[in-house]
Amino acid sequence: MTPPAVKVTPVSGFPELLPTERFVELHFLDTVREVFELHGFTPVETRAVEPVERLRGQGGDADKETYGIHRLAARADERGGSDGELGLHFDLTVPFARYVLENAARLSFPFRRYQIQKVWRGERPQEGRFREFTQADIDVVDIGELAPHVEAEMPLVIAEAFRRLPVGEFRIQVNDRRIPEGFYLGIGLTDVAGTLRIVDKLAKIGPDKVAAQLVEAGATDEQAAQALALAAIRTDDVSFVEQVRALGISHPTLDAGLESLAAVIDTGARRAPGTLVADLSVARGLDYYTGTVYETQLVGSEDWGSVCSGGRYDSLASDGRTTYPGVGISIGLTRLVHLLVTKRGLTASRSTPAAVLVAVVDEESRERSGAVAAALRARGVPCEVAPSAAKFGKQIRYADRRGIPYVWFPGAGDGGGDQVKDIRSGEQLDADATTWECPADDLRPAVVTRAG
RNA sequence: GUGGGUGUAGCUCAGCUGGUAGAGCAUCGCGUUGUGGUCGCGAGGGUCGCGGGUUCAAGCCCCGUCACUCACCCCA
Repeated sequence: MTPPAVKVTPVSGFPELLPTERFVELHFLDTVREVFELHGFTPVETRAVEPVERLRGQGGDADKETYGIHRLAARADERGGSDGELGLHFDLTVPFARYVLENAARLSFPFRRYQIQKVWRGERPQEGRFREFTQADIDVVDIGELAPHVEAEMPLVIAEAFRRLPVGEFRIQVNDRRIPEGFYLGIGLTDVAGTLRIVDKLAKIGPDKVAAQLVEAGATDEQAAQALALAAIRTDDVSFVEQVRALGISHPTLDAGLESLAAVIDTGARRAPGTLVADLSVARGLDYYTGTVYETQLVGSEDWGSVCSGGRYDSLASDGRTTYPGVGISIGLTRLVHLLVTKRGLTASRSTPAAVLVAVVDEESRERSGAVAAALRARGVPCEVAPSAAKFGKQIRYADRRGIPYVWFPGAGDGGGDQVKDIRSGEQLDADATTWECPADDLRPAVVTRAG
């Protein structure tokens, strides 16, 4: 009797990768981590849950997108309890702010940390949008005052990581929220958040619809036109300042924002020419950003949306007495890898770490094959022993299916020595497991682009 | 949460006006008695998402439901 068939279905928004895809993701994780550490960011991990009270009120739809957590056995009236209600974190910035407050006495400031973890958002999944995904964050937090130059440093670190990854050309768009805020106040639009939210859709729905929505929200035609004129400004140098001045609006908040953004763009233009752009339409949804904000798009794939975003927050971490202002930026690794794999054919050269399959001649000699494998591993060559003493043709096919480049044949040489075969070329040579050199390119799975 | 689309083999999909469930790819076996890939032959694999209804008869029509998916909202 066979057991009844069980229907297995994916859970929408909770992606799982095939082995080759996971190798691509691991390569991205390794690279990002290496670059973060090269810049002196220290690793931190926070728990997956926070009291829902702390997750609330961060702007956007944080409330309805937060997953609550409770024991299945708990009755409804027990949920919460002494620990309060818990929710899964929806980003890494809010938990980090809490972590800083909790450990302020044991940390040294300015505190530079990186954090690579899963986050959860209870929204409707779409292409490149998931309910469970991995973010790779860097943040710098200081006590009381945060040096403005770190706002320029964040995107430069990201630029270095991206340059080492097969993502092609990219642009990091930078804005300072005080620019639109001061500008809107200067033209008499007092609903800054609401206006930002509408203007943020510019790239998606176009200027006409944005203007219509602004008017619907209470702006005059003139105000809508001015807001759009500001959002249209986009330069890769500091000339955006003159363009804003030419619009003839003045407000102290606007001035502060222009000065700050000019410093970031100026630094970027010198240290990473062509990657940073001042884009005055970038707004960001989360309410806690107070100054500089970042978004990142891959050139040619702008419709994917941002794959790396962040900004400055001045009051997210505060115990009421001391405030810890910070700035951070976060790579949406799951989105980035998923899109590169599905849209640009990124994959791995094989589906297993093994570079060598050690063949088994017969079950009586399995131990000899095991000894070969041990000798290879001792010298850092990932390998596995064939699962059965099948015909050599089948053992070779086992390796071929997985992309394992070499098959090792114990005792195949004339004098009873071993031989190793490169199954791509068919070349088979005498070899000794204690001296054989695996070509460096074959030692680990490589990230490659699928042909076609 | 709101609105549309789609559910048939592991994957991609056919399936006519309702009449006994199909193809390609993949998998496994044999040809090829210990060196793969090509080629040839063969085999296995299905509660047609689930539940109900109409009908002599439903993969097909109707209702419901679930899942997936696209758009909105929002965002990495």
